[in-house]
Amino acid sequence: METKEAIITLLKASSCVSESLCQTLKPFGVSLQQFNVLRILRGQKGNAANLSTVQERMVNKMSNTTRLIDKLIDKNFVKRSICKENRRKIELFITEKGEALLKEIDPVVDECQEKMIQKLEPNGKNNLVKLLKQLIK
Amino acid sequence: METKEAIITLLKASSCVSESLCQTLKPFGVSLQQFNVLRILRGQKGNAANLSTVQERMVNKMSNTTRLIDKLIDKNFVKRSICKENRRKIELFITEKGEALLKEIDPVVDECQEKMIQKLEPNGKNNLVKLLKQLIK
DNA sequence: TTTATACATTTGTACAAACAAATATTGTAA
DNA sequence: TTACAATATTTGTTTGTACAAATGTATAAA
Repeated sequence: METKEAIITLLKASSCVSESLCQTLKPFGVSLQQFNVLRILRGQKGNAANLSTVQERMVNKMSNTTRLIDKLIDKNFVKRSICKENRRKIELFITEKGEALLKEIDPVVDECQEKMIQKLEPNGKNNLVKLLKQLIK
Repeated sequence: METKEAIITLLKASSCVSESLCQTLKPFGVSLQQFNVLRILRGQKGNAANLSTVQERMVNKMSNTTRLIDKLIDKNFVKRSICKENRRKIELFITEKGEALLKEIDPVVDECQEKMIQKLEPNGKNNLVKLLKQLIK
């Protein structure tokens, strides 16, 4: 009985958090997944990322990241080109417009996240992360 | 930086858990959401639940629970009738076939959940639940 | 060189979710 | 009694996701 409760509580907490993030992102016209992909690309600091790399780092490894990125390309937040060394691969970059969007979004999302995390007891954040990482392994 | 990590880790852990549950449920032909609705209805112990009650108790309060329940009715796991006292409301019941399905699924899901929770350090489950509940409020 | 195999991404299709608007019923106030 | 707001559920439409199969490219063996 307790185990079931633990699992349900985890799913609820996560749903609650992502709901809140989605609402925060809505005015900017990007989904949470798209936002995360943009952050992954920014993290490359100018180096290309190919699709499989992005997929590995995504929160939920979805099957067709292609179409997710298509959306970002339509909005000119991401650029795609074919890798010269290995033409099966594609190279993904965040554009200046994408960087600018992130700069705009960052403070708003940060605030939203801080508000949520502040509900935790002192040192709760570290404990929570420690426990959650045990689950992921 | 740490706050971001905490949020991402929560989303990842949850995605990992629900992925695992979905795979476990797949052979039985019900989604995780459908499974949870069935368990909510079973919890009523013969009393009717109306749609808004079910919605409140669901993990992620989705807008159209109607269609989710339509699927369960198609499969004869749920029965729906109109409430006599207030004809705006509907009354939902789990059928015997639905109960039978849950009996079949329960041990498999329990095992899956135990396996995941066992990855936690001693007393980790209680701490985790305590922290997650702080987030939900 | 041909064939087979693995790799990286894309596409087709069916199914599910999000959001807003519509419908139906009830309660209430003029 | 009529009109209006509140409640409970349903429907339409658009967008997102899952899964399998298809495409195009590279690598290696015969």
